[in-house]
Amino acid sequence: MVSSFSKRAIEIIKRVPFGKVATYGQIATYSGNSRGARQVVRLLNSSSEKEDLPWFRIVNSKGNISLKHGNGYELQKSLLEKEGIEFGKNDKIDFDIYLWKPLG
DNA sequence: CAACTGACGATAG
DNA sequence: CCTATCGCCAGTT
Repeated sequence: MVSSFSKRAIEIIKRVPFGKVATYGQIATYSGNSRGARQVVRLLNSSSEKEDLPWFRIVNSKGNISLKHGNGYELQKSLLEKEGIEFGKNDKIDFDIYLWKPLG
């Protein structure tokens, strides 16, 4: 086992399917470190373009976009809506429908 | 090498 | 429901 958390996290992020979202905690957990949510953030910042990651499919544990208004929030929301994802009353995503489940 | 930085998460009050 | 705080950890400064 040599794969670093980062490399695996990147692979996993790339596997999040169209029309679905994943949480930072999920990525971290599936990458082997349930406490690595912060590292996922770093990856999205440093490798989203480089590795062509679907960064907009990653949201926080509440089902909300974590970015601030005027700083990508609107962009991410529109990108997700284009994939058919709907936002609830509090701009919250319904995990029952849209949360990515690697097992099916 | 110490301090800082994050698009987080869980917990406590 | 909300704010405050702590823990986590790799990459930067």
